[in-house]
Amino acid sequence: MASQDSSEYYFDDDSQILNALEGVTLPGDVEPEQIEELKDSQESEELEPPPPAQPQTHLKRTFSQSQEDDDDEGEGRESDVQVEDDEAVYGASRFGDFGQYMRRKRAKLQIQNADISEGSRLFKGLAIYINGWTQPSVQELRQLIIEHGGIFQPYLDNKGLVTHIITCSLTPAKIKEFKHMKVARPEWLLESVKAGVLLPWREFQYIPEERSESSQGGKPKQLQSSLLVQPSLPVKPAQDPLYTTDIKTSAEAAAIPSYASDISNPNARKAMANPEWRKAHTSVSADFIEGYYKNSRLHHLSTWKSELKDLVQEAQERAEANVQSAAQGGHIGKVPSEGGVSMRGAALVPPKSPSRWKGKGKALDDHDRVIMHCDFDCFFVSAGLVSRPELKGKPVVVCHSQGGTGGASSTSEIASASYEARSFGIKNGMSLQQGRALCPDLVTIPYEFERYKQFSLKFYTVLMSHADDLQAVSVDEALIDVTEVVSQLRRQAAAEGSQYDPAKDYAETIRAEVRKVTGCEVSIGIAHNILLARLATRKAKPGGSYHLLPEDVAEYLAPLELTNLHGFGRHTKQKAIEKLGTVNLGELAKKSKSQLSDALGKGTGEKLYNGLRGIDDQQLESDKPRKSVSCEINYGIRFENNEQAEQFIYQMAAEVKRRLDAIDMVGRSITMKIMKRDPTAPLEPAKFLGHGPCDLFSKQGPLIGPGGKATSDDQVIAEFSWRLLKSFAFDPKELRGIGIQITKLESANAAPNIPAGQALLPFKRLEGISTSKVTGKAGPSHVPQNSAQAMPPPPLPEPTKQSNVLELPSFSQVDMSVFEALPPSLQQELKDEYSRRSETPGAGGAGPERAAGPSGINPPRPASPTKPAFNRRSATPAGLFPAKPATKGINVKRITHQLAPNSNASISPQKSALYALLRKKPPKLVTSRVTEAKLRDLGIDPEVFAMLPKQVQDEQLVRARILKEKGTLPEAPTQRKVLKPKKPTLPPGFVVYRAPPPKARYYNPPALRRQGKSKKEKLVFTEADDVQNVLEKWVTAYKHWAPREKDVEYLSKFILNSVDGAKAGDRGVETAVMVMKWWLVLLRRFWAGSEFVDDEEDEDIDGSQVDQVGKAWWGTFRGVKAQMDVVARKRFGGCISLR
DNA sequence: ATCCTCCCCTAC
DNA sequence: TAAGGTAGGGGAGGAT
Ligand SMILES: Nc1ccn([C@H]2C[C@H](O)[C@@H](COP(=O)(O)OP(=O)(O)OP(=O)(O)O)O2)c(=O)n1
Ligand SMILES: [Mg+2]
Repeated sequence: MASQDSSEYYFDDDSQILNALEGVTLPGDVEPEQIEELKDSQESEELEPPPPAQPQTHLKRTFSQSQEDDDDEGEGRESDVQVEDDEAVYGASRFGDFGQYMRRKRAKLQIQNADISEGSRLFKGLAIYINGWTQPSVQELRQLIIEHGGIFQPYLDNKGLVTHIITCSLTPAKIKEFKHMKVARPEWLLESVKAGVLLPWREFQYIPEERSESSQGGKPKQLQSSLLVQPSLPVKPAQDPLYTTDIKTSAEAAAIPSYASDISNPNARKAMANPEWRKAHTSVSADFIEGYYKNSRLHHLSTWKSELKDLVQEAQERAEANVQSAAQGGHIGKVPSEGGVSMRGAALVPPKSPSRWKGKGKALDDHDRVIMHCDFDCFFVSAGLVSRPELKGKPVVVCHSQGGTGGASSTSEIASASYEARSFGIKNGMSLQQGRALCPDLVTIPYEFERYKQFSLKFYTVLMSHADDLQAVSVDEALIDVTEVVSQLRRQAAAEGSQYDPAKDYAETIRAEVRKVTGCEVSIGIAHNILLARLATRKAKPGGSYHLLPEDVAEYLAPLELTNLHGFGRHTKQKAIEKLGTVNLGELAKKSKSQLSDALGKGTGEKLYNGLRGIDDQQLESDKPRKSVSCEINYGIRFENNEQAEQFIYQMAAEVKRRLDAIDMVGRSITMKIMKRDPTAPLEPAKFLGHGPCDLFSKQGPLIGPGGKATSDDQVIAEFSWRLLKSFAFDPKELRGIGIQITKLESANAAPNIPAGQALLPFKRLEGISTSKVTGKAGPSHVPQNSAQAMPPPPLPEPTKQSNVLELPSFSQVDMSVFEALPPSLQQELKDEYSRRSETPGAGGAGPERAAGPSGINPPRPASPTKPAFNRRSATPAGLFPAKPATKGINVKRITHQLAPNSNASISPQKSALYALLRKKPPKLVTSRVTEAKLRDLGIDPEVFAMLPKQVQDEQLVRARILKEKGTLPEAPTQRKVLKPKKPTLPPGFVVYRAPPPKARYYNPPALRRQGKSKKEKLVFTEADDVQNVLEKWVTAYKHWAPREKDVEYLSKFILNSVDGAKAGDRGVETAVMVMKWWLVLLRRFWAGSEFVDDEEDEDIDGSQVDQVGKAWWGTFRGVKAQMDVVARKRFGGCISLR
């Protein structure tokens, strides 16, 4: 877990690393020997309170603390807490005597803090970050700042929150990084205090002596505009926190002498000076993207996560479908034959019972849940050391730069650092040069992506064999629900009088298994909810397991800080410091829920409020539908002309297409993200071929494929992308990063589903779209029409009008900016269409400023804060083509997802694609392009199939295909019963798994009707009615099978959201009750006999399949009801009766 | 009062 | 040489 994001891109290590560096440098040399095993120290230390003096001699402690406290430390200013944190931080990087030094300092500070209380307001409004070693120490300066009403910023994570930086020296990288910030010497503060007034900081401005290199920081400001918006404005650097401390604009930054330019990387400059080199190593290279992605660790991490989620989902679906493909316990059914880093081709075989509740249905924050957070210790390093045992015990890091002791000035990033390396203060994400500075003897080993993939699959396979449910977190991390197994073990342990913790034993069993198959250590945190399990892992690492019990939560959490909670990073921490005065969890726990909400937002505030109390209702997720697909490269982007940029865009578009096709999706919205070099930044930033400080722009527009449909066509994507990029009119030489994101995704198969009533634009033909493109795919050799480098669009339509049959908006309502963003082919189609209808548009009318803008003349800034003239909405596809086929996102998979949007029960019109289908009794298009013949071939009755909800149809197809494919089609699908895993596949010595024991059975027998409130709004009722419709189809469709867990999960969420007062009103409750009643009725209709059957005793053999299925359904029902009651109890104080 | 869009933020 | 990718949660504020 660890991993903090190091800062946004190269800022993170700041305080920590710099401090560590300072410490090393000043105090003396590092003493590697002192690194011990860090393990033991962990437990007790973390919890140690603030008491000042703790001997910090042991590196271990240092280590663990550093790990935990990590970058943040000096949080709030609570004297005690703060001091302690600082110490911890410093101690982290410490070596020998330095620790002593810090210890003393800490004691001293504590005393000082004690009498600080309220000081002057001299520094009020200032948020100061102290960089590196300073003459008055950091602690002393911090003290001074706080005493005088200023805010001490321990980290530079959120530069937007820092007004000034104080330093005595800066590395080249820092100089560059801070170039836009106000950097002053400590004297500024000291003198101001002396003077009793805040003196002008510029008089104490820090002037760098020299420079060298190192990482840089840069980050862009986000400037964004939607297509609709007029581009005329300059980009105002919105607030890009990171880069500009308090400087909001480049201009402002430029005003500062020393910031006028950033630090540059001489090596990069030299390389870039060579045309041949450029051609071969930057974005202009034909195979740049391929080579880049092949070596990008972050790309691999993202890709693997996505693939793992798919594998897990697939495996679970298979389990649910009862198709136990020759699987014995969980294992990788297939491993990609050819090596490769992709997980594709592999398959995880779930061992558990298909009917398993997977724990998902457990009551919220139910203390009965047993969640384990499993995470490899320094994964990349551990994997690499398996074949390099001689390096174990040494400070090792994984990074691209491999030259023995070289890399003194390497900007290569350290992906993972061994625990020995961490004891030197080295962290994941740090540059090798920084690491080398901290530890000259650092050993570097190369990436071995394929090995990581293999280990990960083995790891997941082991987990799958033990988990009731599993959520893939990353290549080396996963969350598993082992509630059922552990419950069994507990019963067994209780019977045997064992005093061991079954959960921990089980975790150790899992650890041993992973160790056996990978040779690597996995640490496991155990708790009754996800939040706590993650926290427990901190203490479990390295190489251990830890069960955080409910009774120990308060004590465990109190000494930790905000960023230790998953989901709360540096920016949130900064807000906490400013608005709450502390980031210490113990202190934050004293704040009211409203205080937290006011400071961090309602949702975040409540999440924190509960989290501070160890409460977390988050359920494991393993089947969420994808919402976006993107491709972005912000490294090595160096163009010389528009042709190269366009060529690149086309290659990226092809990549996007591959990704969309891989998941069989198409989209109807596209967003371009552009990073443009900050005018004041050097051409070549500190980081080799990095993007350096940039201004960030984004522009979104509709993605319209042939026929006006959603698409994945690379030509179309490229055309829209290029158009979008051109609209910015940026000098191609200034581009440093490009991203293409596709949203409003739909299943490619479902695409054809066009609600009957909806009319499509009578585009003449689709191919028109790609027409302009000359080249096939790789490169657009040509620009469509206006190839003018600069920018924009071309023609304005001038139609004529006419009545329209379709739902085309009157031309005058067409947003010209949108129009211009369309590919020429589409523009023509539209024009023709309007022309056909002879509607005369209000010409320029609609777009006030629009008309002029286009010529692309003005390069400066197109994107800027929007323009009033056009509202974004109009820009959207909907605005332009209101009648667009409402192919709503029918993400085929989840029923409930559709039903349970964010908020309440009501379904918004836009999300009602599913409704549209359902309402129209007979769904127009039977599913995706599945022909009737195909259906029959799969043993499905087309007629019946057509009546099913889309999701159900898909499910049926999946099952049918699997059955057919596996041949395991014992009997007709209808005969499948809920299978139990062969026998429980528990580890030896463990008890077999049984069907999920029914939770309490609160409800009474039948008798529908009656309940709290009565429906109030007809509308709501109607909606609920639709939900009921779906429900009936669902139950009916699965009457021979146990319900799919995913569906259950969605339904469950729908119900819970409806009941949750925060999200839904009373009508939500009403809806929930109605749906549950209906479900009850349906279950009784099919399985009245098994409603009260107790599932306690295991039945290895399915006595009667029907019974098994019925039991599964009833168990599911009870599970959802239980969850519903938990929420209801919280909100109303009691359960909800369905009678 | 919602919903929806456009971001920021976080994580690995 | 180095390979700073990506997806989803949630908040602010406008549209409905
Ligand atoms: N900034 C980062 C963070 C992580 N990773 C990669 C390398 C890590 O090995 C892997 C897993 O990340 P973790 O956060 O789990 O870190 P480790 O596994 O290295 O260490 P640990 O989990 O023991 O803290 O992801 C990376 O490339 N860059
Ligand atoms: Mg790890």
